[in-house]
Amino acid sequence: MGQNRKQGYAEIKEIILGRLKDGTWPAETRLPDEITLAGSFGCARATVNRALRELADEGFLSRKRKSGTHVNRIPQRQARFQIPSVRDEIEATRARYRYHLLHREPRQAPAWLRGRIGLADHDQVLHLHCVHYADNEPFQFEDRWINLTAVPSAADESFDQRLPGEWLIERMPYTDVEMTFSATAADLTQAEYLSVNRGQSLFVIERTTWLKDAPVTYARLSHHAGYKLKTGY
Amino acid sequence: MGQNRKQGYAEIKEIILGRLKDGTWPAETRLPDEITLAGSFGCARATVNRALRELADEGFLSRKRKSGTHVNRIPQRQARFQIPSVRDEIEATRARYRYHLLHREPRQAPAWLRGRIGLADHDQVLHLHCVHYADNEPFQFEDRWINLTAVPSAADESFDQRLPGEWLIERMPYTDVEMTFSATAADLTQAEYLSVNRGQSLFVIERTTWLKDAPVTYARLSHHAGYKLKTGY
DNA sequence: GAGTGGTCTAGACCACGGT
DNA sequence: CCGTGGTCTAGACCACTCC
Repeated sequence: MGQNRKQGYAEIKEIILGRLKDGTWPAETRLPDEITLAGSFGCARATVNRALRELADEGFLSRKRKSGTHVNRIPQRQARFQIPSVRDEIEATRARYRYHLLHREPRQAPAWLRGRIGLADHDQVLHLHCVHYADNEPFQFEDRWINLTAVPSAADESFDQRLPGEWLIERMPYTDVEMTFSATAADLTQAEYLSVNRGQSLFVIERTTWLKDAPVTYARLSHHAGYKLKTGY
Repeated sequence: MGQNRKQGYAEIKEIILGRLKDGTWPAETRLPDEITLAGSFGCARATVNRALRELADEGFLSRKRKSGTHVNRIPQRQARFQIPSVRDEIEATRARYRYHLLHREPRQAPAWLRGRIGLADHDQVLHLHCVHYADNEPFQFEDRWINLTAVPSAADESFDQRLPGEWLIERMPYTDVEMTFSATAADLTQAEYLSVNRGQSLFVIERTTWLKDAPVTYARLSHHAGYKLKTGY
């Protein structure tokens, strides 16, 4: 059974994936245990272990002690996206990046926001509107709310130069993030700042972060239709 | 420097993440090398290696031979989604699921599709339109193209009961997938089948799959605005 | 050339979970 | 109980890449 010597974990992953794709090991199959596989691949158990562990992380296999490694009926399809910062995203296209702060107002948190991210009634927030331009074309409209109870120093920052996203990430650790993607029809504010007509289709990313259950910030990032997010698998 | 004994890789990850978040190791910092860290954590180098490797995979660190391990300026933001089948997604809301096939036509692949997924000029494809309903409200409009060269048996399947997505995944489980998310204005077809007005905002998922570089299928899944894809971190 | 991460090994012990 | 994966170790060699 000994095959070619010197298989690395990456090659072993490829070999196993090949057997999944060509039907050698159809769904529900129980794979040989790690020691057996190590023998047939001519490598150490740890090497097989890493290959199988990564394939399981990627959703192709399920592993359980004692019952072994099984081929998933439907490979778990997890789409993985890299979300770059706007600035990087724009500069990556060789376009010139420009940022403009349009609105900055400390205020009581509105009820919808309190409910959405879990603020107390008395919490003060800082509300910002900004636009990110690529070659002077509006690229993203950012509607951001920062919880001043969690980040009091934001009250002293003008944000007329610093991007709120980058400023926050530099000083505020976070423990949890939630993002949602959706489509929406442009409201008056979005239409004005993105130079589109009201009602036009926009792509929206919403991002909320918390630090140990304390909400830090909620941002709503709107893009022209035509903006596409693509998986980086 | 020896700290508590018996640190596992998961604990080490937590400790290091803690130092990133509390500012002990700010952005751009070069971390001690693996051997030094192993000494201070009281564990083997392989254990530190795994912790650092995973933190780099998750976007917090960058590692390069010789130059060492550095703290990323902005942690790579990654969004991870599980993409459920429409049927599961609808049934999970306790709504009644219904499927309807509207159009089924074998034909030459149009040029835009050939270019998009890489088909030869002579390849035949099967073109399908279907709608997925939740409690009799149209939920998703599916515009799908199946490469009959890669999946000849699709020509013999009527798809009036079987969902194309599920049928395909049963037969061709381990494909490579690319997905994109975007917003669009409803065209006439989408508007009609989703019962919205032309021009209304829709959320679109495009999904292309290949099996060993051979294109298998391209699907364009449109949803009402209001549909949201949500992720954890 | 030399420092650093990338990987592999052979062996060990542990933890979970069927039987 | 006991088979299986989960993890750890100590050591080794290799492959980049900066100097």
